[in-house]
Amino acid sequence: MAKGLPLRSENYSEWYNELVKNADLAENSDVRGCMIIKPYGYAIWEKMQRALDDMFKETGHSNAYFPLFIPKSYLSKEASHVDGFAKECAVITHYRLKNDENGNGVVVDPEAKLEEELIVRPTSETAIWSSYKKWIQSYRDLPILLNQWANVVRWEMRTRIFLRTSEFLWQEGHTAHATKKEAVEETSMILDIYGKFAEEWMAVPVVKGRKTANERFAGAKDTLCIEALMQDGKALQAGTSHFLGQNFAKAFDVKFQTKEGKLEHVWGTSWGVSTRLMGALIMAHSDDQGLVLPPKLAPIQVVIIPIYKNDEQLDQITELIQPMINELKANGVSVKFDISDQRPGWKFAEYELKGVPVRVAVGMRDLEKGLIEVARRDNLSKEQKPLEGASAYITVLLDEIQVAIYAKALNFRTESTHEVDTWEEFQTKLEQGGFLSAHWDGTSETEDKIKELTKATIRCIPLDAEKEEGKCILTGNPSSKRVLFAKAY
RNA sequence: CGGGGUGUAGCGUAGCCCGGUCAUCGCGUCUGCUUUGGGAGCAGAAGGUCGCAAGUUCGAAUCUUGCCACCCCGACCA
Repeated sequence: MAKGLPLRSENYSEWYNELVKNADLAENSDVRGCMIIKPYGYAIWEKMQRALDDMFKETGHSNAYFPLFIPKSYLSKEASHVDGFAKECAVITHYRLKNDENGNGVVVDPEAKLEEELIVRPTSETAIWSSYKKWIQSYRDLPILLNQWANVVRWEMRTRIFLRTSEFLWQEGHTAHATKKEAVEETSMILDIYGKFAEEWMAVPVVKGRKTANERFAGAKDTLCIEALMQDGKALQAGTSHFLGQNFAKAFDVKFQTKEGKLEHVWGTSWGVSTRLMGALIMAHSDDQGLVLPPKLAPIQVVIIPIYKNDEQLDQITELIQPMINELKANGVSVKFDISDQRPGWKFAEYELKGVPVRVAVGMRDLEKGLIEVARRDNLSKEQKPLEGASAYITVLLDEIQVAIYAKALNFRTESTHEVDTWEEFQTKLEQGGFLSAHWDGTSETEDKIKELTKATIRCIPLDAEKEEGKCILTGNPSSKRVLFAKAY
């Protein structure tokens, strides 16, 4: 039993917070709503970054970097964009401090007031489109396929580590195209990348869908998303890909000359995933013993714990086990041989808490018989295996675990997704958590009303939703396909 | 910004109503010995502006006032 970890079933929130802290992933900082990502947590994020970055590069994107500060005037150019973000922007008004004359430490120098305030970026559309205006004149300048790894600040009223913090890390892609078709295709290709990443790397099954007008990105014509289901039955938006139409091109006056010599506005997209994915990863798989990491994202994939009574025995064990370690490393597996001064039991619990997929325990008792103990984190099973050939066995086992974790999460989601056809059933099932697949009359009013009555929102209209005649769950008005409702983070 | 609550060692806490050997206990840390196949045992040690400031009092962690910070609920949240 993990020390100090509350039970997942009793208090999911508290379990999550304690898990994040005890597994050494991150902690709250002294600055309100901000988090400190600790080395172990950051190592996971780096693995995510690398995998995503590779996929972006493979599809022709390049990384670039734009300023943290955005002049206030930029933000006001796109009306709905301002509406969406104005309420949560950090604003810089001064550029200098001075010593207080009354000895009260350091104060803001009123002389150093900025002529135009700067906004700490909540997202970079405005900064990037003002550059696009300078960069784009001809169809030859298109497309521009950029991605930026950065931090952004959104001054949220209420924060939660990894899921909603005042400052967070993310990647934001911003592309510009000559045609609508190309931009639409980009939006959907990126969604596919996100879906693939979530499922193949994070082992988190996601529903690909389209946001309703209510939930659409401020300034977008269309917002596609991936939605994941957490173990407490709440949904989490894990990534979004926006088709911006010509909105930003018009707001920032970005035009190009076509082959035919005509002047047209550029078509745009933007897309992003953030450190919120860390929250999704944690909440999707972990259990009462701690974190469960899919092998592909685990900073340590295999931990080897020697059990010994004295230095002599440790030397003996090290010698016997070293070939296996070398072979694992040669197979590209990250291995930690933990000879730190702790008792074996302590180490077992510690690495379970940290979600290391495979643990190998090696002591003289087994080694004399040529055996080691191999334990898997995902189902907590353990078995004796011959040391001979162990590296090959473990390498394959890691792949099996990756698959098993995904299967488990998918199974949970399948069991937690219900088709409902009456308002009564909707309310009852909602209490149990999970996705509700139901008919909706397509109006914002109905969506608002349902949210007001139940706190459930339309997570998305699934891209693969089949045509089906039905009646809206609330109003009874006709509907042609089901949408996914859930309570969300 | 409304409603409620809390600030005591690195972390978690007792004490506060009823002012006076009350600064308590647990975890963690350090040292030593014994241990080491599921979060070790014993012995010892270090560690505190009791959120800040003013007031009442012979005397304040405790009472009063002001301030600050944080947490929860709501509002807010692409």
